[in-house]
Amino acid sequence: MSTQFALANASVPPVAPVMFVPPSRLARLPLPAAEPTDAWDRVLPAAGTVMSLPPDREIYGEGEKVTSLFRVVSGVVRTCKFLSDGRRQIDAFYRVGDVFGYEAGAVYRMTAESVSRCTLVAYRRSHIDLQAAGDEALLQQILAHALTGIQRTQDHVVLLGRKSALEKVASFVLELAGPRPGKRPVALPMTRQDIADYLGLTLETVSRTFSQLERDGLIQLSGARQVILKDITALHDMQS
Amino acid sequence: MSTQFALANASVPPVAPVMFVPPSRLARLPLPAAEPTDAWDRVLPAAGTVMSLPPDREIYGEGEKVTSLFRVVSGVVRTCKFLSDGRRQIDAFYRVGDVFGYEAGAVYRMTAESVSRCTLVAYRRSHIDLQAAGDEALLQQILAHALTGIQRTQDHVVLLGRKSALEKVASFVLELAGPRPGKRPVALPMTRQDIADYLGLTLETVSRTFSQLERDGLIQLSGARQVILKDITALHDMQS
DNA sequence: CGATTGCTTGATACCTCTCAACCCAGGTGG
DNA sequence: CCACCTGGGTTGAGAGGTATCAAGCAATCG
Repeated sequence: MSTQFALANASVPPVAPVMFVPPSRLARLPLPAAEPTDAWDRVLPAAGTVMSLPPDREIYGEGEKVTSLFRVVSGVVRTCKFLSDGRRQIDAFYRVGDVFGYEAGAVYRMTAESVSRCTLVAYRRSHIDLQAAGDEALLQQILAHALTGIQRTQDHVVLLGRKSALEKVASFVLELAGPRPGKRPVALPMTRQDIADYLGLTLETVSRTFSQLERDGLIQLSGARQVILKDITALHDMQS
Repeated sequence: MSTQFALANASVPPVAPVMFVPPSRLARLPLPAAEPTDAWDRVLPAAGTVMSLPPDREIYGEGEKVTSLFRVVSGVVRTCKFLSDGRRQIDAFYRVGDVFGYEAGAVYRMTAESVSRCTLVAYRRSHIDLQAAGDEALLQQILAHALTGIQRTQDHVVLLGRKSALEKVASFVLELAGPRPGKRPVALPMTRQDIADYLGLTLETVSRTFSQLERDGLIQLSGARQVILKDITALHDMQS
């Protein structure tokens, strides 16, 4: 299972907005998965529809009929929900190798949108279900994926319900940095507003909190879209 | 799939704290499931270990090795996580018929505790896995259960991240009341502190918010542990 | 360049938390 | 039977953290 969080790949091969790729061609597509192989490699069919999207484009909307599930080839995707007055809560960011759009029912329960420019492969849901119907190991892998998603969302619940702004932002940069953060700069592919809507804050509070963490020497911002973790231990402690 | 939320059964049959019940005996146990049959009826073995617990007793702790999953026969259970300084976030309440404790990995990711006095049946995880290994339909039902749990948690994320105290409490009483709320009083089996830790608030704010909803005529409190929904439409609108 | 978008920072408002007092119901024991 | 104690709940006053409103800055893009 990949880590669900990543830097966006800066450049994307010039692919037409939506095109079908036969298996032979797809096999040659570079697939820089976060981990060499994951469960989905055996789950997904060899062929899918490749899509290239500009930033902030809707991939599917909450309430729409489920047609496909998607794998991120490059870039970053967000899934979110909206309240009637427009308030937005981002549930997750998906990065290279991550799969999203697998739903319990017949309709999507989230809206999915591109954060950066990105490339996706879409797999028809009916194909998956058909294949899963005959393959028990495959079913177990999908189940494992679902259960892992629950764990991630449950950590998110604790963050939203019980952490301060400082703790939220510290948790966020550590999540972005991955399991073994180092001195390497960490890219922030999303806007302050995206971060705010993920952490249950306003964009101003996110900005102020980044500034405070920098003043306190825990991080260093190189531009708005890159962070260097200066004191990982302190960040860990701050996370609570 | 049952609704995950319920009143606690007030009275509990006098069962010994922990006892084993052979299949023949269990078959005669009253199992007032929220719905006549659900997916788990076919998943769970006929026999399990019946446990009767006083309020506020730990069922399992975060980080412990997974041994069993549990079905609520009577009473209410909460699952929660703690930050290092003791702050608590309740993830879910489980009521009659609900199943909890099915985990992705080998350790529990939550602490489970009894809210009220309650009766549970424990099923050894190894039995389930063994049975699932041969039964594909069963696997699909567990998967469906997991995916439904995700949806519930995702709604919780929106509540925690983007709703005000009034909206949170309104959502909470509607969730408690179930899909078709009526004039019937709704029991609150948990304390104000439990509600607060579920909604990401303090107990004082929960109390004040109940009072305000009562002043505004949306609800009526009959004692601290019972609510009558006076204006369901207004509550729905308030939910946002 | 001028316009736009994203980001930062400041001043102030407001919602929720904190600390505290008080109330009430239930249980216990004299 | 009543005094007392305890746990849960309510309410008030004040503090504090985050939101809101607003201005200004920097980078990007026609």
